[in-house]
Amino acid sequence: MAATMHDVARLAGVSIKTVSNVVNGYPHVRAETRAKVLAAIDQLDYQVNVAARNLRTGRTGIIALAVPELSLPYFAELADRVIEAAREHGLTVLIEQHGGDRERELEVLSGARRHLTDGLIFSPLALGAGDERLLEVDFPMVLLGERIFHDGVDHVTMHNVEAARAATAYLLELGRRRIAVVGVHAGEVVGSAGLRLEGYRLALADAGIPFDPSLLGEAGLWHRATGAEAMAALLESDAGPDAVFGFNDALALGAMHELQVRGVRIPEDIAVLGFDAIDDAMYSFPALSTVDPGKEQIATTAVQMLVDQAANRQSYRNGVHRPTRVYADFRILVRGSTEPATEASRR
Amino acid sequence: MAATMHDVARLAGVSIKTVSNVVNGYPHVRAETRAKVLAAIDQLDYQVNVAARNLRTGRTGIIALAVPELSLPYFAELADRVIEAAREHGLTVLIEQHGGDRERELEVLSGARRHLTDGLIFSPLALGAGDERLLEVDFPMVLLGERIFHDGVDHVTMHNVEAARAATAYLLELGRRRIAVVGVHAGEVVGSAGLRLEGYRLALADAGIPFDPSLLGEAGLWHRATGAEAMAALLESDAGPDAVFGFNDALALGAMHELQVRGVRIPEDIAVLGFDAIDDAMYSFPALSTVDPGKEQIATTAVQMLVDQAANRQSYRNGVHRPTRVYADFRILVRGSTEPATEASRR
DNA sequence: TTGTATGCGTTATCAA
DNA sequence: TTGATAACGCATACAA
Repeated sequence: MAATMHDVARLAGVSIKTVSNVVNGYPHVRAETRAKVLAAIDQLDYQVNVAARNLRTGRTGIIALAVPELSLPYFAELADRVIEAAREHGLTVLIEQHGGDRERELEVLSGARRHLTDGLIFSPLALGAGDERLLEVDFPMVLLGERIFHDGVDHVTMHNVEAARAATAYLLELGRRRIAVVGVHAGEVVGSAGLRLEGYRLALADAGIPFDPSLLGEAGLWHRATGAEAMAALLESDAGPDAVFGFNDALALGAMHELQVRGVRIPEDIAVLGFDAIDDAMYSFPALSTVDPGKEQIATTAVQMLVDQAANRQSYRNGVHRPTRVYADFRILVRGSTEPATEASRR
Repeated sequence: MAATMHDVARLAGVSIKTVSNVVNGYPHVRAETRAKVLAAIDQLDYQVNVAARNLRTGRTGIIALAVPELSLPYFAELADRVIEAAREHGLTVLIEQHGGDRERELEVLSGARRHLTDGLIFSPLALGAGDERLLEVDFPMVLLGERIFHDGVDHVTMHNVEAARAATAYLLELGRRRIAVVGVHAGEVVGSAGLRLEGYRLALADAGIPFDPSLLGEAGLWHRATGAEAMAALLESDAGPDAVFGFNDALALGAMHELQVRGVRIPEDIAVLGFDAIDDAMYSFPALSTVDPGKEQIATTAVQMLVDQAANRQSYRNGVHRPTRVYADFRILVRGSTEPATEASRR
């Protein structure tokens, strides 16, 4: 079967330790010896048994990424970036989907899988206020999103309130006054839905425009389908919106579809704005204006934090190292769904 | 640190073997003993060290899925299904992106990662005719797609030629006569591009319509952006299409966007048909008609094949077990981008 | 039904 | 600079 270090050592006429030294790039090996070993490795087509190394060192070279589901383009694109960022560090990524199911999210935190990974990048959806204690795990972890926070855990998130406030303000600047939102979670305060709604309300207050609950479109899951449903409900009510702010792009695209099916002109009759800057947002027609949350930055930062945690395990344990919270930069991407204007901006 | 079997054994007052028996569900353990052990496990919060078990058994419970990139919705959705199917078998999925880069695809086949996984589901893009020997690996593998085939390897694919032929025939039935295609790879015979083009040509021949090369839109990468570019080129030539068949949905959606930017009516002026049945295809406006390749079936079949291979490693090695090739079922989903018709079909 | 002992392929400690 | 050898935590052959 597969060759082991012993086989290589025997063929090269050295000890197993020397082979190990060569494999791991230990500097104090005579060039001649190294050459012999490399030749043997080549000849036997030897590859390190990562499982054995893992048992010995306790590290696997695998990090886990737990997200709701890859079918949501935002998470697919985030996963893409995380995989590439991990690769830069010589790490591979194991992906777990929890679908926003509480049980599955708990499994992610306590599952046996944790033994096989060097760390976890976790984007929860069901966990929230009250579950902070569950985050006190003894393996490297970086939290994503805004469902839950804990001082003891590294976290990468974004300025949700500010971004939503800026997005709403942008729509107000365009002269829109009846701005509907899609993606509201009734009663939620933490979490993207709660925070983005807060930003929306702040922007309205800034502009002295009264808050009208009839403009709120509920949507538990942030899929295209639910966005379309919420939009339909808004249109069939007497809310009379002249703009829609989707709490993510999928919702906004679903809403846009519903508007178009009903013959509503975008942006003339109703302007549409999304959140996430997923690729498809560029190719709807009109192209969807959206808030870019800095996916790339979120991914690279999260991986870097995980690597740092692993490297400084000791100081993290005794609290010498303070966990940090990073807020990614956001910006509003203006496209045709909010401003008809020129041919160029429409695309 | 983390408790080991020894700790559990000591606390429960039994031997490590007994703990092992309990953990692995060995039936012949006295109920009383089992209870003691379980109590100790609970008290110590013990979890099996998968790395150690792996070293011993040679199995990890992880399978690898190698795809071009998760940013392509088709692969994101496929990965979603594979993860869920794997979960049914108690397996986790490690995802590798090769981006269609030959070097990275070779790494996938020979990489050290293979030690950490029980098998590989591989969807290559760069490998092709002439690379068959590279597929003769000594670990469980299931091949996806149509780039490359090898009698010795399990394979899940689809009737590309027939599906493209049926899709083209469908457009012809609608009365379209100048059907452009987007996504052509010049000179390619194997691979989705080559096969789908062949299906297209067969359908034209069936209908007695001459093949016109000026209707072919090249696109190396099957992204929305390249679809839009190819469409633009077709429109600026004198090809004069009355329909467009995108070799995947991303291409078709990109093409659709380009058409709409230019004020072309869909489907009145030009009908658009895609391939893959990704979620977003349902929410463009008009919704994109497309070929459903049976992603779900592909995913579950591939995982099942991998599990079977692992279970029957012996018979696979000595050729008792013949590798199989499965062709997933396809069907054409008719939506508004090809038939304006009723409100219902438009959605 | 349960216990003892061995080895899986590495890395790391210590000598040489 | 290199070698011998002891873990790492578990599964299993064999014994009891």
